[in-house]
Amino acid sequence: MDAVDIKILTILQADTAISIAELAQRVGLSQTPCWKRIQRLEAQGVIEKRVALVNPEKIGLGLTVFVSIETADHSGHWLQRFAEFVSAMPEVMEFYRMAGDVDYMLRVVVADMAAYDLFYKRLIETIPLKNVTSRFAMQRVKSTTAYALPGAAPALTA
Amino acid sequence: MDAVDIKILTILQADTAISIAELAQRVGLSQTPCWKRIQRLEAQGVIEKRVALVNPEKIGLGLTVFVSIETADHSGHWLQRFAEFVSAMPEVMEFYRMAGDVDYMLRVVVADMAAYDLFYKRLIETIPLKNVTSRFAMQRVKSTTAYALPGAAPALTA
DNA sequence: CTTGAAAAGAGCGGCCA
DNA sequence: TGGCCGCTCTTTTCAAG
Repeated sequence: MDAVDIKILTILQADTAISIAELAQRVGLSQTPCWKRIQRLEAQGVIEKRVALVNPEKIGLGLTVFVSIETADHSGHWLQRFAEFVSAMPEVMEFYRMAGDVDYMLRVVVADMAAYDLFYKRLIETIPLKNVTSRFAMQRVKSTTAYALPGAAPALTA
Repeated sequence: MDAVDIKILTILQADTAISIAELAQRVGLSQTPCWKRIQRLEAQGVIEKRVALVNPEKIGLGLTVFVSIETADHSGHWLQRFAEFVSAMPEVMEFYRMAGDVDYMLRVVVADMAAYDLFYKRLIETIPLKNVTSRFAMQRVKSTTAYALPGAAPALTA
């Protein structure tokens, strides 16, 4: 992972529709070595996959909710089942086990309040939880999948 | 946006490395109309872009933090500047203006505690804030960019 | 929408420095 | 390693049913 790899990742995190020819030119390499680097980054698992990013509003998903969960005391086995159940819910975009007062944090995306109410009921009915706090987003100011790469000028999109 | 478009989006949200030929076959269409639908979805902005998803651990980013911010009372102009400043920080993956007790929520990804400390100092030194709460993730259980599409069987990846 | 086909371009691999 | 030059396969566009 040298500086060239970081350049490649920076560009590919912003756009994969670009051709290898143009990518190679931008990082100052010819096509073949550039292509080989991409293959290597994929083989190493640095690049996990290539996906299309969909605009949630355009498909009717207008409500983002951050959910903090405190679990009641339970066995490791029980928590395992909880993790599987929550992971399987398609409204759950992100799901983290936390340190501190909150045990789990979710980011949930649904159509509207009514849809969130249904989600919430499914969540609490299936599993007994000590405390669930829902915080509702009014406005998405920033949302990115591109990580901050060391020493990379942020967002050389143009 | 009919059922076929939803199928296309479901597949493309999971993987864009697939060829049009295979995609067309999977949705039960021939190449030409399938390709036209994709073009239309991109023109409409339903598909925003195609990107590479990078594994954060593989590039040394091991710490995810959820940050809740309460701002002191300030003018709209001041909040505008705040939003721009925070959006420009590359460690900030997501940034929402919230309803209720918390004014803003961030999801921040950094290398480690030391890096978060630096981020935190930059955040609070530049702008006076009433309250900032950091919650640290121990484990990423689920993380996806694929939204729940209406009536789509979740994750027909295979 | 389908099939079929053709031109343009990209991915991919060998071989040499 | 990187660079050049092919071969092959897609993507993309066009007709006509």
